[in-house]
Amino acid sequence: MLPHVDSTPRVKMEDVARTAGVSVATVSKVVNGRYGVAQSTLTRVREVIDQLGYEASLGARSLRSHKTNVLGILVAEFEPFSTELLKGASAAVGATGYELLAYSGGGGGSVGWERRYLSRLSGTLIDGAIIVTPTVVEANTGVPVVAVDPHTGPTGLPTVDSDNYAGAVLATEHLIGLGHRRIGFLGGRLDLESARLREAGFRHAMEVAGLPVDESLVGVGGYRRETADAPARVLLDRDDPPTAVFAANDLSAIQVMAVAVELGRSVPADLSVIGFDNVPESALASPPLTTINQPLQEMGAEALRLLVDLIDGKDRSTHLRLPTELVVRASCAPPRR
Amino acid sequence: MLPHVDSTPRVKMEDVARTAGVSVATVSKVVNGRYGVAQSTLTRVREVIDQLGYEASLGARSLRSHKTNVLGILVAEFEPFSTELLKGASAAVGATGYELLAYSGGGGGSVGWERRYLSRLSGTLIDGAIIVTPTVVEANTGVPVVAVDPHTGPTGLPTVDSDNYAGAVLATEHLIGLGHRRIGFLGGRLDLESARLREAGFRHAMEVAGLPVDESLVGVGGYRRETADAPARVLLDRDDPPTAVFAANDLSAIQVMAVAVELGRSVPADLSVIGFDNVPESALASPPLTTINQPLQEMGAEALRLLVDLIDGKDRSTHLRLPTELVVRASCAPPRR
DNA sequence: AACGTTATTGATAACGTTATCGAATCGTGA
DNA sequence: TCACGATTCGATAACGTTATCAATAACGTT
Repeated sequence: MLPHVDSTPRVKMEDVARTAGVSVATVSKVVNGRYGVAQSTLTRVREVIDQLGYEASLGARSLRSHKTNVLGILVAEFEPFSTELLKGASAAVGATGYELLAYSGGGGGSVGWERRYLSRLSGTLIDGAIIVTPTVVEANTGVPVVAVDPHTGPTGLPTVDSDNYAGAVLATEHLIGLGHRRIGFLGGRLDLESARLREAGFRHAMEVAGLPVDESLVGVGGYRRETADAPARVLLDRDDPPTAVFAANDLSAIQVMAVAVELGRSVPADLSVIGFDNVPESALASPPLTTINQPLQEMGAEALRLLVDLIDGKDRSTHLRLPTELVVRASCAPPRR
Repeated sequence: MLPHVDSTPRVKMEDVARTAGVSVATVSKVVNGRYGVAQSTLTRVREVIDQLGYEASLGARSLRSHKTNVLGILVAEFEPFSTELLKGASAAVGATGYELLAYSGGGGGSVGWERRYLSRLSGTLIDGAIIVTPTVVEANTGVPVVAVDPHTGPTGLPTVDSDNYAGAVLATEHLIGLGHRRIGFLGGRLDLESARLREAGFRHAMEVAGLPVDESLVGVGGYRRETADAPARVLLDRDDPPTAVFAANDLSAIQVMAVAVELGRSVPADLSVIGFDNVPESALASPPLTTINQPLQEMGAEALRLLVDLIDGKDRSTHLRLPTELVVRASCAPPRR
């Protein structure tokens, strides 16, 4: 296997030891800064390490020591949502002395991926993990774990999320305030708590405004463009389409706009669309998407800080809920009279 | 260490073996689908694996087998540029059967990080790597490596980049076309090839237009907001400021706009600003930033495909250069008369 | 000079997995 | 009944590192 690679076969601790004329045990002590090495050998070994460019194998090290100084952030897939969290976590990790490893399986995304990934990496490789939008939250893993935007809400694992309910109310009120009365809703992934809360917020705001919810205008978008396409068509391609659609996340909102254009409708003149998340892509859409901001980078940073505190054994609040807010761009307007 | 965690201590292969009444060797065979295990034991072991939720430790496995089915993407830091590449690589990895691991050190970002990270992960843990904006490109690593936007251009390692020179010409011509004659340039990181090319493109376009380059209007922004702040002030806080600034990447362009506003100047009325990269953040800036698009996600996807082909020993073109294009938003206007 | 202390060092056994290879079992044909 | 190949299985040795602990050297004390 790999027959062609130019093989300088990795300099290992043994090489350093031989060159410096000491044992591997001593090299290990130098590398880990442990007590009990003479000043002279210390500098000599250090020189050899620099010269040979030695770096300890993460795999081997962690297999033995079970302390790696590496934190994992586990995602089903690197889409906009999780990469925003990743940026936030990355910014926060700098101060901590840990390193950050982001892991994603081959996009399979089947239920239970988080337990598989966790099992695969914990115990070896990572000292703790952040899991993003997990569907199964189990407590008994070998290492501390923080969940972001999980399935089951604040039970079980320490959790960071945002106020999905209030945000959904905000979005719906914005549409109602513009004069819309016939409003469609394109929901998220059924198994996620956030999707449930956003729908609940939508229904609550409608009820408060005295508007009936037409159940034929409620679809399931699944948070992804591919999965949102069909239900978006169902919603729009009918005799009495809604004048506005609240999509449960930005990606499906963007897809709703694409479908609308394809059906000859113009946004926002013929149809208002509002999203949720405020991922950077939402500003790139045309027209730029009005949406609800979740402070994703902040959430990532907070999750990382929480994780580090847990590892250090610090006692602290184990559930964080960050506020959402309305971001007005150009995809919503009053309905045609 | 980690005294408080609820320890269900990781189910290992030995546990599966004991429960199923076989040896660890047999379990290993089942896990890896190797020939030589009876149908009955096969199903029995599989059941136990499911039941116990066993997943092989990545660290241990790769230590021994040197084939992990995991690809690494190594970045100094998860900032917008590298996360866009990450999205592209992630989208492309789905089809390949590999998994993707993104790794970043603690933001230290010193020169030579790429060799350190690579040494740490290769040989164990990953079968190949994409390194993003490396400063040192060395060929002799244990595993195939693809560089994206590297220091030294197309020498040494297989490389994916975009046409930085042509893009810079485009940007400069856009400003000139609007009527600007006094144009400032805020360069990138001196050690990166892309920065050199962008400056060269700028100078070329100026020369073609017959415009002299005022060297006091050329600064070094370093590609980051923090490092761009001071030189941006030098550029703008003077008696004869430029009417337009071409910043060598979006982040420093955004910082230029921030500084301008702080100095009481309005963009684009008093100052036009153009960036480079078209990271999603550029559309979120106010005003939305006119910039040069690099197809970052495509570049990530291409880099990943190239890497996989290299691992599989396929012969193919080892250098890819993708086109850049102008994206007009709202940060540029004709100069005040 | 004999001793105890303290500083250095290196063998050696793990860690959880896979690769190799010999042993045990089972059929089958002569 | 015996021999022999095919099938199935499990001991055992790696992989590169760290933790433990015994061995040695160096030194000061009485």
